[in-house]
Amino acid sequence: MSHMGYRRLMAVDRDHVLRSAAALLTRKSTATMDEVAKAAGISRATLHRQFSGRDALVRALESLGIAECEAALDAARLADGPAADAARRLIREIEPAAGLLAFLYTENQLFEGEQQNAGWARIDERIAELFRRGQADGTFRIDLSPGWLTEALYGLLAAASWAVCEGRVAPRDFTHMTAELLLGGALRREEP
Amino acid sequence: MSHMGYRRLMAVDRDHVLRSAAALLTRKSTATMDEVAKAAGISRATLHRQFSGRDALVRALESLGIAECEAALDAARLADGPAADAARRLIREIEPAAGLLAFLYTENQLFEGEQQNAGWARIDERIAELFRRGQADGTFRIDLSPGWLTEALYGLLAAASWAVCEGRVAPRDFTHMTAELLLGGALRREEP
DNA sequence: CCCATGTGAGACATCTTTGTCTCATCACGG
DNA sequence: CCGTGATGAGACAAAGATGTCTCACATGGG
Repeated sequence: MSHMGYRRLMAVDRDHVLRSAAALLTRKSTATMDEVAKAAGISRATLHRQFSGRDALVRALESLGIAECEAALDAARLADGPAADAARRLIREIEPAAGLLAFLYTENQLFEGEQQNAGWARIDERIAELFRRGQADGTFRIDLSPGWLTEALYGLLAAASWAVCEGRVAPRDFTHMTAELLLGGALRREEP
Repeated sequence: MSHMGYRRLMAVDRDHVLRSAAALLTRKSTATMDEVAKAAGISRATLHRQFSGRDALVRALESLGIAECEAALDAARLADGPAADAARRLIREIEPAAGLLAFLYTENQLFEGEQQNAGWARIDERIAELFRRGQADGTFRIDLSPGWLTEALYGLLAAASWAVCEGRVAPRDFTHMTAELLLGGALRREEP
C-alpha cells in the first residue's frame, strides 16, 4: 500500500505547511516564501513542489479559511435556539481560525479581481441570516444592519486575534471579550 | 518673501501627496511607489525628492495618522461630560482619519521593530483612560478591560472604513454604526 | 531677457523575491 | 542490497521594485 502511504504523507505535510504559513503570515503578512518554508520546517524547493507559487499558497490558505469558517458555521448550528447563544457558539467555534481569518481579511488582493471566491459570499450570507433571525424575533436591535453586524464580527475577530498575538489580551479571554462586545457592547446593562 | 512662498508650496504639496498616498494605500497596501506618485499626480522622481523612500513615506503617514488621532482626541474632549457621549464624539472626530488608521493598523512592520513610535502608546493610553473613567462611574461594564475596548475600537473603525470603502455600508452611517455597536452591542435593550 | 529652481521623463544599476533547475542524500520497500 | 522517490541545499536567471542619476522643459523672479 505504498500508494496510500504516499497520499497520506502528502496530506499531512500539506496541512502542516498550510497551518505554519497561516501562523506566520498572520504575524507578518509580507513574509518571504523562504521564511514560510523555514517556518514549516521544510525547504523552499519542497514548498514550491506543493504550492506552485505564492499566489497558489494564498489561494490554498483562502480555501482553508473558507472551509474552517463553514465548519464553524455548521458546528455552531446557527438556526438552533436563541440567536444570541448561536452567535456565542459561532465565535467559540471560529476562534481557532481567527488568526487565519485576520490574515485573509487584510489580503485585499483576494477581493480586487473580478473572480473572487464565492465561498465568502456564502459565509457572509449565513452570518447575516443569523442576525436577521435575531432581529426578527426581537433579540437584536434593528438599527444596525445585518451586513454591518457581519463586518463588525470580522473586525472584532481580527482585532481580538491581533490583541492576543501581541499579548494585550489573554488567549482564554478571546471568546468572552469578542462575544460580549459584539452582543452587549461597552455600556453596562441595567440589572433587571 | 520667496522663501515663505517656497515653504508654503512645499507644505501644500507634501500634504496633498500624503493624503493621496493614504487614500491609495488604504485600498491597496502593496501599491508601488510609482502608483503612489501617479495617484498624487506627480512623478516618481518628485515623490522621491519629498520622501527619500518607501519607508520614509510610511513613517510620514504614521506621523500624520498620530497627529490626526491626537487632534481628534483633543476635539472630542474625552474628560468632559458622560463617558458614552465622549466616546461618540471621539468616533465622530476620528472618522475622517479612519481609512488612514486602518492602513496603519495593518502595517505591522511599524510595530515589530524595537523602535516604535511612542505616539501610539500615548493615544492608547488616552482612549483607555476614557474607558476606565466610564467603568469607574458605572457607565461601562467592568468585565471588558480598557485595553480590549481600545483594541475593539480600532478594529471596528477599520471594519467600518473597509465596509464603507467597498460600498457595503453607507458613508453617512459610519459614525452611528461604529458608535452604537461599540457602546450598545447587537442585543436589543429593554425599554426602561 | 536670463537664470534659477522645481518638475517630468527616462535610463541605469542594485536589491529582493521568485521560479526553475540540478545534484547529492536519505528513507523505505522489494 | 538495490532502486525508487521525496527532500534539502544551492546555483541560476527572470521579474519587479527601488534608489540614483541625467537631461530637457517650464515657470517665475530679478
